[in-house]
Amino acid sequence: MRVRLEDVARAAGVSPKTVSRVLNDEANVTARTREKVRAAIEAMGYRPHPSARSLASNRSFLVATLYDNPSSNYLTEILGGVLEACDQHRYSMLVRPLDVNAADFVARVDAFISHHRPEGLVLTPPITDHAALLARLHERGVRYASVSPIERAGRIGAFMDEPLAARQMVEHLLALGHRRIAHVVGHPAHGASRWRLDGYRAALHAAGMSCDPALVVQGDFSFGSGVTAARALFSLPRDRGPTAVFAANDDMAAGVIWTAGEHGLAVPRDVSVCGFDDTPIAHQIWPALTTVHQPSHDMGRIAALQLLEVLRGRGEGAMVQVPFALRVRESTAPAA
Amino acid sequence: MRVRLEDVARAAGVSPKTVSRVLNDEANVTARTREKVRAAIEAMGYRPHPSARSLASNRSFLVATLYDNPSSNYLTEILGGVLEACDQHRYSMLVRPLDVNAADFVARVDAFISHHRPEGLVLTPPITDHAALLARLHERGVRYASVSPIERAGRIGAFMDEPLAARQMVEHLLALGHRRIAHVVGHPAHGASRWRLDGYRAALHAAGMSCDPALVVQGDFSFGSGVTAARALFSLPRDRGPTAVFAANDDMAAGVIWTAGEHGLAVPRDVSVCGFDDTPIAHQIWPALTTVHQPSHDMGRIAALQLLEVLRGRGEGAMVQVPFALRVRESTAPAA
DNA sequence: CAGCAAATTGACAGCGCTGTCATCTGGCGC
DNA sequence: GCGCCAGATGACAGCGCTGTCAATTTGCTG
Repeated sequence: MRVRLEDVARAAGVSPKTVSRVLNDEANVTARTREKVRAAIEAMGYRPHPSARSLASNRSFLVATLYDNPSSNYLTEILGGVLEACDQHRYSMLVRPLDVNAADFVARVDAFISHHRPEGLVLTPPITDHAALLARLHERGVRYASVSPIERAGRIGAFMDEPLAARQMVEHLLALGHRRIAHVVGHPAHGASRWRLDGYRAALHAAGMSCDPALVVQGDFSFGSGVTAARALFSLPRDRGPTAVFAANDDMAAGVIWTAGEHGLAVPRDVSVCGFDDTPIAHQIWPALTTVHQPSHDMGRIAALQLLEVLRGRGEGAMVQVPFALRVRESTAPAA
Repeated sequence: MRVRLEDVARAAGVSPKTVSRVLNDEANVTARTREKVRAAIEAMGYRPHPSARSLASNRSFLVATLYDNPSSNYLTEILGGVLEACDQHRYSMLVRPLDVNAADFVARVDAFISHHRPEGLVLTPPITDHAALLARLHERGVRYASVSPIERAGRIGAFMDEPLAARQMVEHLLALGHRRIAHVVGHPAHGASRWRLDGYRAALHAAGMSCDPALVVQGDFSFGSGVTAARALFSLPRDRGPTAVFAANDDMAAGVIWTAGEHGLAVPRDVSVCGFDDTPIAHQIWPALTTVHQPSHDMGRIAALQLLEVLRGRGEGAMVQVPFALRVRESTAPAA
């Protein structure tokens, strides 16, 4: 049988409850006692039993990350960040893929929570803005943090100034002399789509330019939608078509580059293309993609830390802004 | 307070222990009693408390998936499969990213196990073949299943006939009339690298051809290593260089295609390129990549099911072979 | 140095379930 | 019709920890 808290207590010459206090960083333990207990724990290689802790304290020490996101790179980054935060506070992390469009979406999350009883959730787009789910979570009193939610008021988590990033991306194209700049919009359900479109418009507007509706094409963040959008753009009459395309994410940008080849256009000589997110595909295509680097790992980590702050009763949590960075690579060049 | 087992027992007019038996599918309960209890559970929406179960039965109902794999697509697929299997048997899944090259690799896994106490592990390449870790797991009596391990003897999990898949891929190139076929080898630590090289050699050998050492270049599964390898290949004298390149995975194949552009070679007109794995990048590049589809989700699921069979005392588990499929797309064409 | 409040420590019960073992029940042979 | 056995059910303790509250010690103040 492995070493229990009681064994440590005996070895340290204190009561089990005192060992428990040391373990949980509770107040009202003298430094001397604390040290004595720490030494005993160390010497005996003691590890608290998570289930016993959980049962006695009525806490699960579990955080669950909910997602319905086709981008596994983004996801892996976020999960890694959340995991890092959980490890730091000795919480475990559960993951839960979901179909946000399923009729029983809320019921499924409900069942998941009832079964696993996580203390809190980390929500990722587009789950961050599912009104019915949020209502249900409030109803059940389940705490959560959000990564890049559309509505930030009264929420905790992490976000980036996406409109500004998109605007700077477009300003980069403007500085290269491009005047007919197209935008491939992302999936309507994601707040990011709106922000990036707003940033695109803001940049054009600030440059005193109007926004040609023919150059704004709807996509859905997938490679295929980038292809479809680009086919429409590259079929425009030469003098009305784009000299640069700003796609709302890297996958669509890759689709645009793919389609440029299909239409005999060289990137960046004939057309500049840029994306958003800096996923691995950005430097796995040719030419390497100019894009916006989004610190996904950090966003996951920071969102989880806000949640943990609340769960551990250490504070209120906050909606933390994280910095972005433009990554200028080979897919953008001066306008011909 | 939520409904407990005791409440269900009272409602069903049986003892708590009997409800427990029904819950755990134990023998020696009459069909009538079982039904009565099931009805009560259903009516009251009862959910067993995982921690209490775990504490009393000295089982954690936890499976952990260990990985150190740069490919997030592969990983996401595997994790999804393992999760599906765990859900099916009401187990929870933990994930653990690791650095297999870290000096304290085994110690870290050790600590992880001590802390979380999973009942079993699902190992993914290259962790599947870390001798020191496997030794430690046997020593501690920790059960595990493996996805695509190098050494299959006495192991449980899932695998694919990789040499055969690689061979068929090369036979596809031979059928297109290619004679100077290069191979970019994968990371030396992964068994897949060896199998794919073996399949490559077997195909050439079966066609009565010798294997030109200058056409076999070492890579490490990364996009960049594909670029480096391709630069070496495309710098060979025209009559000794390859007309087709078989890269051991899709990322390297993408790197090869990237480099072809750099060298003014059109794919597939001047050179055919194919990969392995059928990751999303395969149809996110231009031209779309001919590759081998690997059912990663199923492999994760099946490996986990073998493990669960053992953990639940329902059997011995097995090393299950899963089928592959050639996906012929646009990156391969008849030799000029 | 007595007297008191605050800080520290400990005793004890119980979290919700399952393992063990005792008890009960029904069906069968003679 | 009785005894017996296997199968079905239940009583009870306890898994390893923490919450509550009581007991004890410490540190001050006048």
